[in-house]
Amino acid sequence: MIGPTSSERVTIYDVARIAEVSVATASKALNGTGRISEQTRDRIKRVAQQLGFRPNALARSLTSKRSFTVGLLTDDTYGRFTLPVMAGVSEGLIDHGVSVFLCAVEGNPDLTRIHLDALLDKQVDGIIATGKRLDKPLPVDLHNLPVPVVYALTAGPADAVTLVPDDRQGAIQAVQHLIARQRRRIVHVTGPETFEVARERARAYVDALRSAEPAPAEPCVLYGTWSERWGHEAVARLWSGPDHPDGIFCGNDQIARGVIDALRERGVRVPADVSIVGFDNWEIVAEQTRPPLTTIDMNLKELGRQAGLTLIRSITGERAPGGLWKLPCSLIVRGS
Amino acid sequence: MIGPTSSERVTIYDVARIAEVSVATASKALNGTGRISEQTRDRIKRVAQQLGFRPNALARSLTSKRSFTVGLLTDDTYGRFTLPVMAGVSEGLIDHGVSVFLCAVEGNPDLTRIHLDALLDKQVDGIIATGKRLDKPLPVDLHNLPVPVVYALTAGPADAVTLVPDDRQGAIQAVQHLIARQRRRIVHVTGPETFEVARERARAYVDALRSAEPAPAEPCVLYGTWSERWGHEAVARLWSGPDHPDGIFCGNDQIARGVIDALRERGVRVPADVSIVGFDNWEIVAEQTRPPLTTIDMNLKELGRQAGLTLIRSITGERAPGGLWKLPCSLIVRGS
DNA sequence: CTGAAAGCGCTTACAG
DNA sequence: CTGAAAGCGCTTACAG
Repeated sequence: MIGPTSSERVTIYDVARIAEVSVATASKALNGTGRISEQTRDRIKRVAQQLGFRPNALARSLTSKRSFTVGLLTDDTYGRFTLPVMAGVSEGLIDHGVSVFLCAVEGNPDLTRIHLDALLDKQVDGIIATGKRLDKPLPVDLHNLPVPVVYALTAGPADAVTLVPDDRQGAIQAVQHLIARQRRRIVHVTGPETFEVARERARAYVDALRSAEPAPAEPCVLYGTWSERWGHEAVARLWSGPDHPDGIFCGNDQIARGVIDALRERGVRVPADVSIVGFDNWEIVAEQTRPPLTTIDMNLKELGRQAGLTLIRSITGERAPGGLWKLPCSLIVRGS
Repeated sequence: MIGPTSSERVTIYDVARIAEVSVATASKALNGTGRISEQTRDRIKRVAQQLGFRPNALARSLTSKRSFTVGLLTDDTYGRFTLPVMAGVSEGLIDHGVSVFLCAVEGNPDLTRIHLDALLDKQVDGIIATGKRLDKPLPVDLHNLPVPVVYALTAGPADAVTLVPDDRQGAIQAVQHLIARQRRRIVHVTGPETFEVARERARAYVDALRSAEPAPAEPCVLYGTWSERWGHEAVARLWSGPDHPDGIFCGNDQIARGVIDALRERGVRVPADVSIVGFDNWEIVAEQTRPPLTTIDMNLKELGRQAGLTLIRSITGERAPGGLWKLPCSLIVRGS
């Protein structure tokens, strides 16, 4: 048996020649299309196998009009939220043979434009736009692109699919957990009121308290920053008066971390005197607090996977309904 | 003036037809190759511009044998180290028109194989392998690939280029900073001895102390885990005896965080009584300690950028010397 | 300076 | 069941 003509990559011509068929037949056999006798099909497959033939995806894309690549545009250079999303996207897509181009655009419009053009030139089948804030869109217009776009954790137009964690459901779970632990004076310490997620979680917190029985103490929301420092400060403020809370729902894990540390410094016991629930399940923080932090997980990896699969569906022509899809959060019970 | 034939993407045929030249001429004009009269060149460019012509990168790649894509294989699913590297790679490469495929392989050999095959099928021009540990290679053999490979933060073969932070230089800088602050009893609290970086930084610490004048107290290295908890524990151990250190160089920022917290709980003042230097400049940790942490930055983004540029050079045929390239770390002085 | 033709590696009607 | 031919969108010798 003779080998391929050159020492270069083996092409379908090599396979066809050695299997003594035409390239058309080889192509069909390898792709399982057309009617081919089982015998020739097997022979062709065997030859391909032996030669280590791997089809050139570029050539294939040129005719098939599908590149099996998608672009992932992200805002979040720090990556705390984006990375799990990316991992999920990649994981969900690789099974379908699609690879993802990563574009970190850092909120720079020119850079975003450059990346977007590069993606389009490379004929991506679709684009996933993701960011760290739902209320801040990416600095580029993704409307009227020749390919479908799915949004995750960032603002998209009304007619597109936008995947976000269900902040409301997550917050309600957190509050209900505190109530189930017999907490009656539950306050909410969170980030800046300018963040839509902060307001959304706060609203859910208020509603959850209002609908609880027997009625707990009046809701109390403290807006601040997403930092440990603010957690400390909030505790100082809350403990300056006579009435202390017995449950604190924090807007993120860093705030919760600050709250827990400040409480310990005051000799307040967690969870004996005060129960704490965070938000994010950022393991590096949540597992290191003393006690470890009970918190809400946004299931971002799953969100990424769903974003990928949704995009695939759009690409293959299924018209998705569009709109905001809220994916459930989970309560992770630890020691606080 | 007539528009393109169909409503589909405009091709070079549309440009040629409307500019009334052949596609060969159009191609040359647009790419600045061959001899073309300035006049026709301008006309062609104008037409291309007007039609919004963007060359199909796939078709171009098919002839040019360069896809202007590279693959980034990473081990580090958590992304604390990988993300800055990725951002750097992407940033350094987009200027050269190359896009990067992200493959999160999570130490799974089968998954890695699948990703690698997908990359090769898509004709990537090169591959960057990156991970979280220099002493743990990726679970796949990247030898004898048809494309060049550059390693960053992960173990590569001797003849390949491997980019790593200069741990030794970073550690020495940390120790010298403590010495310059008049610290004489400097200990090193770090991660597991099984980590090569832990041993490397420890060796550098010892050497830096030994070569200092006047001679400081004997070196003392405490191996443990990369956690806050261990920082606490180490302080408990160090303060159980009579002789307390006045400087602590920590193997990472989390340990430093634990050390600082434990010190505060004991009423030991930082930096008045003890100076602390961390390692990583993980801002989310380093900026939240009280006082903010002085630490070593590994310049991972720059490392990523260099990895990208090095790969480009290999792709374009420059034979790089190969071996371990150590990129300098920087001391970030904050309040500790 | 410009263009006709072949080719990159594959797929897909269309014949036979 | 199998193959010759055209085509995907571009580039590149080679003629003229």
